[in-house]
Amino acid sequence: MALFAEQGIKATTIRGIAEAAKVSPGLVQHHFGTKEELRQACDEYVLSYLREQITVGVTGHNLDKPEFIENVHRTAPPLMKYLGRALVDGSPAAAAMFDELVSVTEEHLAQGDRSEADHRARATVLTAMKLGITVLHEHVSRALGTDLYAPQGALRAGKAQLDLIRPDFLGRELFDQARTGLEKVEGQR
Amino acid sequence: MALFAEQGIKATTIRGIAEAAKVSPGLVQHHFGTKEELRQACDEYVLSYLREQITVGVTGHNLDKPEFIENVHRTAPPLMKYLGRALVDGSPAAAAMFDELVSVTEEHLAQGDRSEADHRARATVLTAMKLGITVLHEHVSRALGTDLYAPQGALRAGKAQLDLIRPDFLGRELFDQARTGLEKVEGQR
DNA sequence: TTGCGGGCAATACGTTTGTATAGACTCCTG
DNA sequence: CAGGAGTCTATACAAACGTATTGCCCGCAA
Repeated sequence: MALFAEQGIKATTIRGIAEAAKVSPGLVQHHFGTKEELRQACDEYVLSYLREQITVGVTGHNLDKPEFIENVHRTAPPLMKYLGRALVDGSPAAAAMFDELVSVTEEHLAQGDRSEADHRARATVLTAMKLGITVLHEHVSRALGTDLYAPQGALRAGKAQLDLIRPDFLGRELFDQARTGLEKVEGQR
Repeated sequence: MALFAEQGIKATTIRGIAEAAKVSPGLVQHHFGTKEELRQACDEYVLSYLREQITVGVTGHNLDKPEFIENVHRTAPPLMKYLGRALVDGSPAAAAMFDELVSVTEEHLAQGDRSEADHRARATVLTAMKLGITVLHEHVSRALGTDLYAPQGALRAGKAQLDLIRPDFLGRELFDQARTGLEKVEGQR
């Protein structure tokens, strides 16, 4: 997953994966069959995990719980990097996840604003912007001077996002929840 | 450029480029030397062009001129797609352009808001969000149901961005300029 | 003890890749 | 008209790649 995320799928070799895992190239093949099947296995693992975290966080109203945030910050980064690469490298599974996120966001927007605004476009752009930060995490980290996925970097980037985006579109509750969650994390340091 | 943008650098072959250009692989090598030098040539071409357009558009206050917008919409898309890929594929030149955009944005933000807000983080996130839409243009187009770089798609995405981002951060003048520019284009159809 | 299935490595094979080399053709110049 | 520089193709080659094949080793059930 790490190699796929950092180098892209085409640039990552079975031999490189085997070396990183300290096994023989044959073993990788023995367990996953082909390179394509290995990629699908990674897709499935990453996307099912992220789906679960999203469900727990958003649907379960845990966005302001420090232990949830801590847990996410510890486990999600490699998976987010993988998702970012998968979106650019043309993974069908990642594309499906993008579409899901857009749909969820669209419903959320339509719920909070019953006007005839272009909720589809807003949801799409909002999703792309949010994921764009993930896809460009390397550049964001460099410009920030801190790893985006280190506590400091995530905090600064998170607050900046809340500053930049009109609160209405996150929904007041979600917005306040995210804000107080960030502040709690900040208070711990 | 198109092949690099669509497939990434590693997945694009000299032979594929030659075929698309209807020449022999040897000729590509004759003109550009190695694949790496060809990539650098693409980088240089794309970035110098985009730099020029940014200068003309922002510094020259042409953002609301329909002929400027039309011209950009006709020429920029392939270059934007290339830039998006280059950012993900680790091009040093693209990384430098990202940093420039962050710096320009940061100065812009600091000029309009003299408080002690984290302008660096805001500029970084704003830049990443804007470029993120470019990087994820394929998914944005699919979710929109229209090519992001077709007139309709660009219009919807542009308006959605203006809706989503707090106007203060674009600067009132820039914001109004962009909005009236979009409306003029809309009125033409 | 025997047999056997799964985890694992070593080797081999055909393909693709970047690149080097050599030659053909065109066009301009002296 | 001779010739040389530049454009372009064809061929060749070594390296890297994905993958197939083979066999070793260990644990476990009969």
